[in-house]
Amino acid sequence: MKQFQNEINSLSTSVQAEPAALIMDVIPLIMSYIRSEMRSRRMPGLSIPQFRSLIYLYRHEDASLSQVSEHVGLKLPSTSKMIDALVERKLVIRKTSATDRRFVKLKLSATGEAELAKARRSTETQLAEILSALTPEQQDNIIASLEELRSLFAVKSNRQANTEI
Amino acid sequence: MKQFQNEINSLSTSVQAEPAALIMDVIPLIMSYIRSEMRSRRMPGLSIPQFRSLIYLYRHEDASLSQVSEHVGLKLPSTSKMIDALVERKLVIRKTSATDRRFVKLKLSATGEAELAKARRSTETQLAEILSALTPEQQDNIIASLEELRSLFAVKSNRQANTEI
DNA sequence: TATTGTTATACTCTATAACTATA
DNA sequence: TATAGTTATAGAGTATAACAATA
Repeated sequence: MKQFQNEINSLSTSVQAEPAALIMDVIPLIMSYIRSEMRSRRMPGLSIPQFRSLIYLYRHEDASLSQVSEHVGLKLPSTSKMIDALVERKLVIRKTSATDRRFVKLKLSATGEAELAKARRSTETQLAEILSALTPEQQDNIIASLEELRSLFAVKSNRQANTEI
Repeated sequence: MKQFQNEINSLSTSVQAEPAALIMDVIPLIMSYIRSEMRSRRMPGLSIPQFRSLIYLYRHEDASLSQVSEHVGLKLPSTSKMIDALVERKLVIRKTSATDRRFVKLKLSATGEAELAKARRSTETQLAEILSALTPEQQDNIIASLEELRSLFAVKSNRQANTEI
């Protein structure tokens, strides 16, 4: 029983040396912040997959629905409905491909680009304000760490369909 | 228009120097991994708030429903239903407080503790395997970064109700 | 009256299955 | 036949409002 106790002792949510437990603890916390920011100040009524779709379409004009689906990690029907909402909201333009009429071509509307830019400014301002409590060295550390984590988990998440956010 | 372009140029999801944009990019990615791991190998049918509740109850025996609600960031009715499921699943024991019968006293069952320990081993194994691609220095960097981020966002998320994961 | 928690109800997001249109 | 996408339907998870029980 003593052994068992030791085994689960590092479940502590306040003092952790294990990167794994730390990740399980901190990532949800930050995710929580991102989501609530998104929902309130930023782009009310926009889900995180929708926000990520906009960003993706900013970088990939005329992407297909399947490409967006792949990127945000939703199944095709869910992606279709999600994009529906963006089209209705005039943030995204959906056309049928001329060369292969089975494909959909998606791109940001002018409004979509503007909203996205606004959202980005707002996001960055909020997050930057929070991060300003750190020294430049700490911030550089965080940037390096996140870059490393991204390279690791980008690979992982390609292996299976993911709900992303 | 050139100015506008510059303004949103750092939306790039592949090369970012801004911590804020990086956070928006990487945290959802890792979150995606955590969630899909949770859903598949680990504790099938257990939501992340449920998992976090178990961890919280491991550290805070006889916590009230409100305390759990506060910790996981769900509203009280949602928390009530979520705990319902854990009680039905025999992972959590729910009693009425003897001293103030309005309060609920929640704690892990023996099964709950065992499942949690198992889940933790599984989680740590998977994450540790991923992180093993990094040098010890990089890992230390990540630990330090996450600790810093936690202290920042722990404060933030106390200011408002959060959905956490 | 104030506080703790539950019940009733509705909404959002997601998935699977079945379908349509196009190649 | 195979592929891209949509529609139909259902389930999970959450919120708000109204309520019950206790202090």
